[in-house]
Amino acid sequence: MAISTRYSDAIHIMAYINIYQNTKLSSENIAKSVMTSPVVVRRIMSALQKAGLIKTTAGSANPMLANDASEITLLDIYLAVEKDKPLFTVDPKTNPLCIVGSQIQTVLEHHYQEVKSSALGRLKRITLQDIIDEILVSYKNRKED
Amino acid sequence: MAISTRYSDAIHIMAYINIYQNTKLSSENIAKSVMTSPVVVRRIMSALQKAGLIKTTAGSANPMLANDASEITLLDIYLAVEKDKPLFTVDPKTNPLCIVGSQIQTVLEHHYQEVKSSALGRLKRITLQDIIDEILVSYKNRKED
DNA sequence: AGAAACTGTAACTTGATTAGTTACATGTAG
DNA sequence: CTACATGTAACTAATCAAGTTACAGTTTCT
Repeated sequence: MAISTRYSDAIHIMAYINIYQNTKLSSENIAKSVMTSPVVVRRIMSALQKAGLIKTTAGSANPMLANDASEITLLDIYLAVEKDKPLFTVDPKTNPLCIVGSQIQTVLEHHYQEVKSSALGRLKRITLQDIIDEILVSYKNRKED
Repeated sequence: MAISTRYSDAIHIMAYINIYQNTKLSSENIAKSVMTSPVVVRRIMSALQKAGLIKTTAGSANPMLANDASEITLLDIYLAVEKDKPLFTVDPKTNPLCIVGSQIQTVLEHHYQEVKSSALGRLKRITLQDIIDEILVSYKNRKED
């Protein structure tokens, strides 16, 4: 399967809404920053809105974060756009008449859950504010070169 | 992004080679357990062989684990079949003229690396022997029902 | 040695998923 | 009321995994 940039773009959009909150936040302007089409931006924002991370108004170009950026974690954004998509996939079709085939699904499922929890637990520790701060610091340093 | 079942199938094959080492380990027999085609099995085994995890002989149906199952980790198998494929993907095309677009790639790359390291670090703690033991225990319990 | 079975690999087909596009109904705001 | 938005459906194009077909070269058995 092709790897999706949807998650990265969602974080990008959230950071953009915060940093550029005093400009016109139309899907077209946001799309210029993400370098994609306005429809793709609206599609991602629709998922963010349904997850309660942003507030939007149909017909009006002024989306807002639903909470303070320090209250929103990268896990929240991940779950908004990727739902409960697995990190690793168990093969659902293995031979039930074989010792390995009949048990491997359960055994792997258990370990995959643990590894996924570990990864998502890390995402939970990073807030949108952290990302915004890092973007601003990184941008400032670039200008000083 | 979801990962294919290639990884799960690779673990399956490694466990099968160990548990059924006294039977004829042709790609066709292994394929019956994984419920796929012999070519898919040979393709995965080719990657495992190139990574030095198993030893195979062209023309002869007797693959062997290259090391003791307790010396092989799930990370070894992951790297053999998935290489350095990212867990999350940074959008490589964002607007360099925008504060967010010009810095987001670097900022996210850093965090993604950390999360990936955390996940792969977990895989490193699980050995093929652990998986084999769990399969056998699980199979035994099933029979006692 | 010769036949049968097997591996290793290339090339092609099929199916699933994402990104991008077109189109449009509906809402907002000056 | 007009211009500009959003939200969403439907379609196209690109990408990748899995399955299939084919075959050259190796091993094994008799």
